[in-house]
Amino acid sequence: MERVFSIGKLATASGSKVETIRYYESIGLLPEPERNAGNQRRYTARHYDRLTFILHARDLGLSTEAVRQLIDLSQHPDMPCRDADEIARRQLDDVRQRIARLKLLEAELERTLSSCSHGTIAECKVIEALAQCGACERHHRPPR
Amino acid sequence: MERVFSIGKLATASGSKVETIRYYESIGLLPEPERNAGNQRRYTARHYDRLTFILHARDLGLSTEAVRQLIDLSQHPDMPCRDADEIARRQLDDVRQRIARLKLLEAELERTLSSCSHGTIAECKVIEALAQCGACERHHRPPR
DNA sequence: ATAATTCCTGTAGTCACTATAGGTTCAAGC
DNA sequence: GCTTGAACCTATAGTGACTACAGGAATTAT
Repeated sequence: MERVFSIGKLATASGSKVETIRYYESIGLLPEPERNAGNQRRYTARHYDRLTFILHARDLGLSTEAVRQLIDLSQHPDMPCRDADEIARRQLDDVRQRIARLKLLEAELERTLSSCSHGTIAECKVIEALAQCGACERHHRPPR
Repeated sequence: MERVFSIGKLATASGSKVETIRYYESIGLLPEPERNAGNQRRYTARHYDRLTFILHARDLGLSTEAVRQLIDLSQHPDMPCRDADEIARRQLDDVRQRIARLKLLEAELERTLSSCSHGTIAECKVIEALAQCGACERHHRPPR
């Protein structure tokens, strides 16, 4: 007598949304659940576990593709875990790069804002700063 | 006689792509340029300036909508610059939140990886960590 | 029994591009 | 002047990861 529950309950229990759950099913991340007599989805604890796995991985910034790989891996329990490790490691590199980049942006925005003269738009440093180059990394040159 | 140049030159000069330039025109961020006899776009320095403005703002993480607002603002030079300032300030808040969030993820991924036993998938801490809660902020409860 | 809520499918919309197809125009070399 | 290849044109579809809607059917609450 396994406890089953509706898609709405699964959504609130997991902190996600009904539409998101159906979406994960549609792209094959969540297995299709049983249906009741009225064609409504009935989920079990296994679905809940799989869903929280997906949600946690997504929260950590993994793509659905990476999640799919991890799920595939986890279904071959006797493989070496190097592959799963590798996925997490790549993700960590990525997160660190995003942090570094955002810190540059933060500094640039701070600089931009601190120089705001609170005059009119014509002398607004925010717009000026964006029109010029500042600490920009984009490799471009004015067309002379 | 104003120097004019093709979409390809504008792309390389600005460090963007031909398709992106046409896209910005299509959503009304870049004004429609003149065309030559053969219907090809001919750009001037003013287009280059506008484009770098857009690209810098996008690099800083502003949405195209925010860029649109800034452009609108810059066309009313006698308005107070408070509005432009406000847009940049909101963006700074946002950047700081993203940094804070990513740092949590970084710590979580580090924790996850440092405990990897390099055994088989069955005992892989990466997958285990994602299946459980850890430092997760998602407010959910298992369905008992 | 009726009303309100939840569920169903299918489709379209979002954001900010990117890619493709099928054609036209331009620029360089001969 | 001609040919060839690169660059350009429009229009449409695809991406990722959902979100929103329309129009119904089922369930739950009163």
